[in-house]
Amino acid sequence: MSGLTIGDLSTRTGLAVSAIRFYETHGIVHPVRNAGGHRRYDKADLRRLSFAMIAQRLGFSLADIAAHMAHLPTHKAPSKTDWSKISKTMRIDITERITQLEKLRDRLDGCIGCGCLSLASCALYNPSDTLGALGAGPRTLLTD
Amino acid sequence: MSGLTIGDLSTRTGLAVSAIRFYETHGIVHPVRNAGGHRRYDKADLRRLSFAMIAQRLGFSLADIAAHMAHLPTHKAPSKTDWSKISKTMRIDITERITQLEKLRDRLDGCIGCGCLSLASCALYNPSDTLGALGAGPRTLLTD
DNA sequence: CCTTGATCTAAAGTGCACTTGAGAAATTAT
DNA sequence: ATAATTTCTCAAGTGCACTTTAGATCAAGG
Repeated sequence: MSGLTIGDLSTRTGLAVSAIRFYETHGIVHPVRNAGGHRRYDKADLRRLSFAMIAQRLGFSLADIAAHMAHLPTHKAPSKTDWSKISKTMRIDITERITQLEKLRDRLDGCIGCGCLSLASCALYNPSDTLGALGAGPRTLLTD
Repeated sequence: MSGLTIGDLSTRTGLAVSAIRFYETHGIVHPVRNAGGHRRYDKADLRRLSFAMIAQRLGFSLADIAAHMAHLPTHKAPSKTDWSKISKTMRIDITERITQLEKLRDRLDGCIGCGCLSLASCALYNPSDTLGALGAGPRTLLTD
């Protein structure tokens, strides 16, 4: 009657019980304890976990997600406004990721596809535009 | 005179020496040994490593990459045709990834953005279209 | 020739995101 | 009341992609 069990969350989110406990250590959920020391969750925690799962699929690390969710109230249900604030800031990151992926794909077509991969003039090695968000990448590749 | 050293590859690709050795254990490069037991690389290995780095940025695991590169000749420089065959098959995967990301982003807008995140009717929990490629995801999220 | 720097191997360590295992206590079902 | 199930904690293990460490050997410049 007073809150959901970790098993309830598990069946309703599809997450393993161990994963939910793990997420707690990262500040994604903040259950309270009942008399026997068992975790009791709020319905809002279903949203928190679902949001975390989706954000992970979008390529965010748990640390990223926890940082974003730190802006939500800890022990009361976040409002629609709370959620939409977060999703708006994340949307920017997502769009950036998509853009980078598209750029890399197009370059793969034009550059690897044609076999020029190692030429200094190759767009893939042009250091002028930062691909830093997706990794370090080749810095200098002299003539082959 | 007979081939590039691992240090040469490191400075020209930006990869750590240890990473290049690690990639060798995964079949990305196949250096030969000189009289003293040191690795000697071919120019074509620059392309192999560069390709691997780019593919990683595109979200491929080393195992994926090694599998794709298994179709290249091991001890002679791959032809343009060899490379373009690989990039064509990878392009399909990349486009799929981008499509999934876009779908998720759009749903984030329409679904998390509006706060409905936990409704059974939410498009994010619609199991009809497989998001399996990007992870397991929530299976059932009953009414909240 | 000799020193300095690069490379060698093998094993252990790192960070992320979890899972597994063990033994005990709480909860639920019969 | 008893059995079955769930949950608890804490430590250790897993897989990926590497890095670090240690001690030894190789190669190159003065």
